[in-house]
Amino acid sequence: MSNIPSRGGDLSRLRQLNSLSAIKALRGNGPVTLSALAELTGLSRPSTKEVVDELMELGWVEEVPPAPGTMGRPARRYRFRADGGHLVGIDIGAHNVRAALADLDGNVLAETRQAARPDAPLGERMATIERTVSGCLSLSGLTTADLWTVAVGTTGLVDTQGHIKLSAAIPAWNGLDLAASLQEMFPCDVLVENDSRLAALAESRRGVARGSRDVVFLHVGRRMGTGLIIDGKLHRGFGAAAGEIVMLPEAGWLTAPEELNDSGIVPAGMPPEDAAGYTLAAARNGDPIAREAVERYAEKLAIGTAAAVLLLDPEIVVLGGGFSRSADVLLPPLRARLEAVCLRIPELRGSTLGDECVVLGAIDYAIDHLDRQFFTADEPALRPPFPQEPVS
Amino acid sequence: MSNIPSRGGDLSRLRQLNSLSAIKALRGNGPVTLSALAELTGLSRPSTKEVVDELMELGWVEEVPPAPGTMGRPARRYRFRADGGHLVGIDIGAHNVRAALADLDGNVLAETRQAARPDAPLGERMATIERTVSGCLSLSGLTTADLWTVAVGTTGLVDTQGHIKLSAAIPAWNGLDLAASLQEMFPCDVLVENDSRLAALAESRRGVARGSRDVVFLHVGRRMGTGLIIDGKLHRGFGAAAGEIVMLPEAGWLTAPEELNDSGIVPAGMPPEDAAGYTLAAARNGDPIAREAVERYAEKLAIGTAAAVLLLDPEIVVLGGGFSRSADVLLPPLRARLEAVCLRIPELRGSTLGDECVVLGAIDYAIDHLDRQFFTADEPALRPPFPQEPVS
DNA sequence: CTTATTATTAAGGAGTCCATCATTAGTACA
DNA sequence: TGTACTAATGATGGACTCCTTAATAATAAG
Repeated sequence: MSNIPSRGGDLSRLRQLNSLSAIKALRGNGPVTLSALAELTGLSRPSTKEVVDELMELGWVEEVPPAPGTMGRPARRYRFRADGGHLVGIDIGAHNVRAALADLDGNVLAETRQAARPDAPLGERMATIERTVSGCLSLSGLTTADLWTVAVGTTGLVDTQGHIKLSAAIPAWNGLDLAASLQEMFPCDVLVENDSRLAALAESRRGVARGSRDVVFLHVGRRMGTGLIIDGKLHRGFGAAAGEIVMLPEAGWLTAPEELNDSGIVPAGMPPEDAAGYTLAAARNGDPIAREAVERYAEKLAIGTAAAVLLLDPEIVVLGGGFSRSADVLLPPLRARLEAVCLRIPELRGSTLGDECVVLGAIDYAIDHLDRQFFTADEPALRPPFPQEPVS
Repeated sequence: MSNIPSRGGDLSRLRQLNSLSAIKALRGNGPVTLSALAELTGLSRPSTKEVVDELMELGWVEEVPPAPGTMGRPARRYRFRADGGHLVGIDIGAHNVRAALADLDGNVLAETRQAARPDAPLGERMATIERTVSGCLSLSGLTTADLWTVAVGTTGLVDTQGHIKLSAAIPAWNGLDLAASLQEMFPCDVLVENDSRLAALAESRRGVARGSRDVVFLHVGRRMGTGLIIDGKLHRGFGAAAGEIVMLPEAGWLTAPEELNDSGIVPAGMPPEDAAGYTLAAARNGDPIAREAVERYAEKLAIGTAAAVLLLDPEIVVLGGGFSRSADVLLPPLRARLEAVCLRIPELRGSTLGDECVVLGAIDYAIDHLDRQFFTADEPALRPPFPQEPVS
């Protein structure tokens, strides 16, 4: 019954529903003929026509030239106007700020990255963010006025309101109302989330976990975190603190990276951010000491992972973050330990999205937000479309 | 967008939606006047009337005498015919088999319980089940033909198909296709689930966790288990193995009850099933040795609980199962340990449903099943109502 | 140039919902 | 007892959305 709206519907409601399913079909399938759309939505051709006409008038849909070379009268083709609005995803890490500009279909149009000092004061960091985003926008000749939503992923504990309760990696973040600060910068919806959770979302939408409804994402790198996709949705928890298994003392995740950093074979003078990678590479090449270090690391990793797998029984576990490049080295020992404990072993895969994981997740998060707004059940039939470009 | 059906709708679809929201309102609010129903569903009076007439014709709804003593013309009142079908919930434990008969609103009409030997052979156990249920039915003068759904909760690992993969407590269960066996006994839908999960469902629907969307239920007693309610729904996991945190070696849940059973103060000769209760009672009365045993128990309990809380950030954690009668003794040490580890402490409460927890959860599970069937999106507009009693 | 194929357009019909108004059944009070 | 008041009921007409069917238009193939 939960799928049934508690309030009954009007005739116009029916049209809204049909318009939305048409939009959904158009977004998912590229340019589409009217007949195909009718097939997809289950409506009759005349009704489909009427719906599409309305959507075109609103600016949501546009016509594209018919595909030549077919038998019979060529069918008119329509497509969703993904370029009618824009979304920005931002990944604010301790050492880097990344931004990506996307259209309403989530296609990335431009990307920028800028280094940052972890201990930079707040003003400097905000300026870095602003530069990164505006660089991204200028690549496509846009301004912040063209943005519909900005979604941000950052390290630390972000509450439901976008306050940062705690951030070990970025001192200036502690206690900041990041959502409010960014709101001053961008005149559109601003969403703030934990970076691991957004990475999980990206993997479940366009990464190795695509199609899986229950996903556990392990963010392994210099910092550790997890993100959970449950029943196809990002799980935030009541206080937006879900996925913080890193705090479980018995798993030892807080100190786990040290096993790789201080494995004893890392050459002196190597920058600390490369140490773990060195150990992992050595393990791949068969160095016995490195292998032992990896084993110890995997053992700790396995405890928290086993807790997540036993509790949630996900379809797939995705290994992401900085160390995911070494998934070939990490996954076998991790799998071995899970097999000893878990009742059903989920699929174990390394991330394929790499460093862009969080930005992409932020974009997907913004798209989810957009989708929720498409039809908010109470007031606006269809969200006002393109205020900046009046239709004839 | 996930809330929007991908297939567009018909006029009849709109009527279906409205019928369903009417049923939903009628089920939730007891006898209701037409005006009130119109208010609840958001439909106009004439439309509401038409919907209700249709539902009455189908047999879903009936009229009740108007409430006297009001100003103006007395309004006709309608109510959902909860007695039009019946559900049975069964709790198959190692030592007991419980059954409860409920109407379509989940009101319990009759209840039975029968002792069982844990190591009884399969035939004997199935006979016990049959007797328990038929006793329950005869109390209300019904037969299995009146049943719409039978939902069963039992100890052990139940897969998505209703096979029992593993059951330590009931040897005869191992490898059994319980759903198929029960299907021979009952000519209706049969659902099989893990008992802890059903208990969790009951707590979230009619227990202390009512209204919470994210719940962690701890089944503590001679056996341990957990059930998760996530986003208001029972979380089963991809292979229906969710909630088995008991298998995590680091938490020591498998051996945790021994701390209470072998606390050193239990009088010799006391039956093993009363030992833990004795220790808990002694701790409540201040016995220092018992308190230490409870502390050790709580410490183990806290590890697995912390894992669940950190991962899921639930609104509330419910302590259920046999030891929940001693929640006053168990919760304080558990809370103390969670506070040391968790970022946000959820509400901690003891169960109030007691021994009936699993049966009630089974009934709620059957109701969920019914609700899913009310409108299955493809074929049947409204599920055929009361085949056994033809309407004029 | 004709035929086959496919898409488009238009007209008629059915179902659902809403707003409005006269009618009805009860209570309250003189 | 009889009248005024109150609130629900029932019926009518209009508006909207969708469907089916049939006629029309545009292109490729022969």
